[in-house]
Amino acid sequence: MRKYNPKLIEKKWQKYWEKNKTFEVKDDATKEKFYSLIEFPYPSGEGLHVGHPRPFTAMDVISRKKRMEGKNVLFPIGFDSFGLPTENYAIKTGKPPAEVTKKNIANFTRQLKMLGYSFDWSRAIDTSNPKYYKWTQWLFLQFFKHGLAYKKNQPINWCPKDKIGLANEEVVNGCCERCGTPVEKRNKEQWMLAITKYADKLLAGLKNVDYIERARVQQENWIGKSEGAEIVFSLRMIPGQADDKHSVTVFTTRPDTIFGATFVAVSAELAKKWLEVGWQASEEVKKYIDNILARRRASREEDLEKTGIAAGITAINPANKKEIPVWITNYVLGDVGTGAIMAVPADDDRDREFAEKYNLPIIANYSKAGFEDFGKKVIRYKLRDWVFSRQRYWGEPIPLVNCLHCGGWVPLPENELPLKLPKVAKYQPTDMGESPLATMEKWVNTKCPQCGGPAKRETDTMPNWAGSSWYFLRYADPHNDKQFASQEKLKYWMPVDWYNGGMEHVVLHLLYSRFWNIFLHDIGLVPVSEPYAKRTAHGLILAKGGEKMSKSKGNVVNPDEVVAKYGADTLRTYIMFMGPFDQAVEWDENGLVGVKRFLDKVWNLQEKIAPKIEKINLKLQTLLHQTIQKVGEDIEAMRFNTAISALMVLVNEMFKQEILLPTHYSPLLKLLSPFAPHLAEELWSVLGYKKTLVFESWPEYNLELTKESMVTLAVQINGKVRDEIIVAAETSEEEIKKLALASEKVKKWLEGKEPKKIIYVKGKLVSIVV
RNA sequence: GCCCGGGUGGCGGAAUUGGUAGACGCACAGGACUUAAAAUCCUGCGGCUUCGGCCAUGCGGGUUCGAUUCCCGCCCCGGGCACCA
Repeated sequence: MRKYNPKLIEKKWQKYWEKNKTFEVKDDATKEKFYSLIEFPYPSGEGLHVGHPRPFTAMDVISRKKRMEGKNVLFPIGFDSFGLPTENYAIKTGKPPAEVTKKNIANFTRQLKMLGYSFDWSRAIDTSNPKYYKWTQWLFLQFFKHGLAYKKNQPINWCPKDKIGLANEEVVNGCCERCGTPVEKRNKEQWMLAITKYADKLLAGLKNVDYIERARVQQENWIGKSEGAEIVFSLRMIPGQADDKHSVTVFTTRPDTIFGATFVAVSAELAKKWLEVGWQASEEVKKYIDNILARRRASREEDLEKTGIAAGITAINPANKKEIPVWITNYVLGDVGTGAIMAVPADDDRDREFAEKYNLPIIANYSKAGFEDFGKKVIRYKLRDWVFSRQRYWGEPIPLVNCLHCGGWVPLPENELPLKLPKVAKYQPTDMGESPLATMEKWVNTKCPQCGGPAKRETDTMPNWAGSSWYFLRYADPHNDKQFASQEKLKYWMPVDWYNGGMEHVVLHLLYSRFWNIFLHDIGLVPVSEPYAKRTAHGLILAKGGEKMSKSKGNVVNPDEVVAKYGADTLRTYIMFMGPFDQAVEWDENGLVGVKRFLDKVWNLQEKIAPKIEKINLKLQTLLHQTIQKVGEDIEAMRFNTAISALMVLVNEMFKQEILLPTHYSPLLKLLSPFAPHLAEELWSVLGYKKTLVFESWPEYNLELTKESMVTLAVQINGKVRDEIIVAAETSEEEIKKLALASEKVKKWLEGKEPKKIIYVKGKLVSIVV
């Protein structure tokens, strides 16, 4: 027997799979499909680190099991290759992003193949490839044609370091999510996608899918639906004098507190609008308003100290007709609700804090008022429309031209797609904050596809979210150059049956891609409304010490080194064994040793195989059936760590045997194959099989055979374990109670006292109460 | 502040319709094999103990024959949201 040599056998089986196209999947309508999906990686220059294989291996394990269960499994891979790091690298070095990306993808591909994943490489996609982004552009035009893409001049978050407009989602605590620089506000014409029109569908759709609880809750919070009433308060510009001309609308979720409203609080933004339409406020008030607005423009971090100023006007509470003051405050925000509230200090902590500071009355007075009694019922969402343009080079060009003659934006016809990214000399955005495309006059100045007259191209590009918003559709039909994907193929493959990814993507990527899919479903281009039937999420792999792995901290572990030292199967199995899949774990190289020893044992077991044996080992048979049951159930529940520990228990038991039946060894290899596929294939061939193990049937267990013939029962007295008895499984309750009472230890503890009660829990214990 | 997770040996972690706490693995200790070492194999491994037991799953109570598990009140760690009216 040779020694277990991962280097040799892993290369061998990877070649075999590639040559035999083992994992290339056909659209076979006679077979039940299973679509398992990972979040496709961004091909960074650093290559894979050991965090990547966690979700990949998990879904590979599931995909391999499904194949053995006879499913037609689509397990695709691709690269989300538009993105800032490559562009920043281009700015620094002048190297074209397309070239750098090509190199990085080659490196990622090598590493992923080295790990033995059962991806269908024939379907690999790359979002920055014009053949792919042709359809990203085409899909964007569908939004445009349906009025869901529009341009809007609005203050945007601006990162002065990256020189890029950021979506609200990319701003963390007032700073750029990528580089940490404090974000400024700037006015820019931006392409927007009207995701708010889909707020209700995005919310309702969550009821029909099986998402990990945390993901569902985070999506719901982000959409942020709240039911409330809009109530009109008429204003008196001169207190005490009714004029019936002016009013303010407030939003409240608690109209029943209206009798306790003692002032109206207005945001600086709304007050500014009043000034613009002729409100004559005092200089002091104007100064206050400008001051608040300036602070908000500078930073998203708001003052936590509440301030305000009496506006010098009053409002009439429609419930009790009382005249109450209007205050302009910093704690009411212009972009929330109507930008004005009725303040009820008796009920609301913030209103109370403000009222106490400025000595405003606090009145507790609740009514049975409903939403419609003093106003009209409205439903509000926190969700905002999606800023869909970036003033950058490395993204999909937006396929629109501006034509004065035609009166605005004209989409490119399909035969002019893809609109390719032109080569530019410099990748740096202009000082005006425009994409470098804006400097390409020849490219910018074009003909209007509608009227043939002179027109200018849009120079913004799409955000990095664009390509990943529909990639799961492309996998169904990746080489189609007539459509983004054919209806027939989408019908067969969609929805994704199981999508696993990081918690960091459960809000934005998931929401955006669901939005695209629901929209495409609405216009008849996609057969299902919800793209993902099931969504799970993995925990991060942290560096030793609990920190995130990052290049700057120099604590990144490269899988190349681990594979060179231990082999891919050990790395895969160890990553699955480390800890609970949905929790963060620290990388610890020591743990690899134990898994390598385990795989060595499996390898060495082949020495014990004896085809002819007289007596069946019943104990081992029972353990085998228990293991088959546990491993199967654990994989389905992503409890990979306990699945592997069950396999270790089985292998340890087999190791104690003098001889081993092939009928026991081969199911072990099948159970192990999703985790350590190369080793399993090799040993499978040692057993004399000529074909791959990949499509062999997943072992089944017999429930009767999982039951042990003898069981050990604990005997408790007043809840404390005092003895154990071993009985045949079929022993009657009465007999067991007798046996328990007959125990010497029990007699000693009873000291002659009569038991009050005897509780028997089948297969577990006997509890005697005295 | 609100919403999710989580807290168990030296370490990673098992155990859930309440039923023998510490599976499996690492590290460590002793032994076998070896001239020796590595590798491998065997044994031990929560703490205390007068060797009868006692104490232990973040802390304090409660329910129960029995609580890591359920209830009440707290503390700490991780993540998300946040003057959202």
